Amino acid sequence: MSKAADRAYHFIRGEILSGAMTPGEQLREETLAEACGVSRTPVREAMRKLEAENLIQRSDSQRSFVATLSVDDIAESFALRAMLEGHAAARATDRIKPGQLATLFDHNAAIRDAVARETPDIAAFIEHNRGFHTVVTDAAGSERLTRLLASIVEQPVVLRTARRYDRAQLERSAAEHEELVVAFRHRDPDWAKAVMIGHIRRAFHVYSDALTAPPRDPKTP
Amino acid sequence: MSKAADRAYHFIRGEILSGAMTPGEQLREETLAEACGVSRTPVREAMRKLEAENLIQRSDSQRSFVATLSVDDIAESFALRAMLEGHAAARATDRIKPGQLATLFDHNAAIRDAVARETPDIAAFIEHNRGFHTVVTDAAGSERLTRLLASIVEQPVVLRTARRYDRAQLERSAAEHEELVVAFRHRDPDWAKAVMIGHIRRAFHVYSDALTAPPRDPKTP
DNA sequence: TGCGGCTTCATTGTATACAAAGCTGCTATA
DNA sequence: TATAGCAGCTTTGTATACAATGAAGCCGCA
Repeated sequence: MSKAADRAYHFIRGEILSGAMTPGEQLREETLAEACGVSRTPVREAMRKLEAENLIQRSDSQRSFVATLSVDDIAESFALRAMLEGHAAARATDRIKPGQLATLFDHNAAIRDAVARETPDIAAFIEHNRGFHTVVTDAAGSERLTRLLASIVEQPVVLRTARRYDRAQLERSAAEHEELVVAFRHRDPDWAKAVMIGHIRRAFHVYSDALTAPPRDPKTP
Repeated sequence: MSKAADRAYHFIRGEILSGAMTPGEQLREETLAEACGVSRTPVREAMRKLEAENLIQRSDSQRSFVATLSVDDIAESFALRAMLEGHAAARATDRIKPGQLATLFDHNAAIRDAVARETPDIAAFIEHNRGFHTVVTDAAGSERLTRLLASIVEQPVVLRTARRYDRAQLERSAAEHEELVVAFRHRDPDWAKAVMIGHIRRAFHVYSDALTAPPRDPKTP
């Protein structure tokens, strides 16, 4: 995407992911255009792209809103993600290059660091977790798969999920990443796939359990 | 999509699917705008959508071309399709409504008709095949899944595949559809999934075999 | 007071003009 | 003759003005 459209895209996406715009809130082209200093044309383009990525939904009368995800939506999105990332892991197994394996290792070292701190650094965890998964997806070497995954992985959900993790779960997550690397080293696609699917399904259940039992509150015993 | 953009979308898509525009051919916004009597703005929107659907590819300098699919691309797209449509069939199993089951039945009756003719009516076969699969996907009741599948199922490939089918294969295809309906009636998601995956993987191999052994030629003994 | 229809306003869709970025082919030079 | 660099042309990107469409509030009537 070119300069203005790209800028609009990142601006809007940022607003949504950071929570500055809340789910259900209406997005007006004019307002957004002013907010990021471009005209409506590139804003429209950015919005169409975000719509394709399910971050924006449109009403039947063509108005745009920050997407609100139902529980069922989220369950479905985790299911698809597990399937596709599992497939990606299997494909990556005999395509991944030594350099990429090294990068995976580095990301996970950073994750271990973030988790080991007195109060875990969730932001760093999320960043390197994302980096790790991106490398795996790229290593699968399918442009189509990469795009599909981009349109499924709801970063707001990933974020909220990570925030629910306690230290043990964060460590468990890092351990699963390590197991995936070992599976790659052994060139075992079935193993890689199984690890990845388990990894994502566990994340789903942490997320979904949290919906029934809201976040830990210091005041609650 | 609104009127002009929608028109542009269907026009361009039609040109590509019908073969009027050949793979690798460049698409110019101005030319297309004139060809379907709208301005460049809606044409650009349509092109972005078609790009998301992999019917159009863009060069690094932002020029657009009718997509050329490598063998690997196609193999990957069949793999993804089998996975996702298999999932859709499983989900559809306990969501499909009686009316939809009836529609499936009707489509398949039409397919049987098309196949039974002296020279099978491939156009009708394709139309009702598409209808059948669409009903299954819809019955799965996931907007996200529907969109994902739309961006994967390459109609040009489906078309070419169907043209490779001989009568036995066309009948086999109809039989598989019938088996899927039976699986639905028995509310057996695993069965439905297995049938769907087999159905698509078989199509893949017909397509891929045809690449090594070109179409049957009357002149060849 | 409740409701149907109208008016007005807010918002999105489309066309067009201009700007920017690439490609092409020429010319000048070694 | 080969090639670097420039000039002009093609194509895409962005801004802006205007058109169309849908939403919200208002008024009059029952």
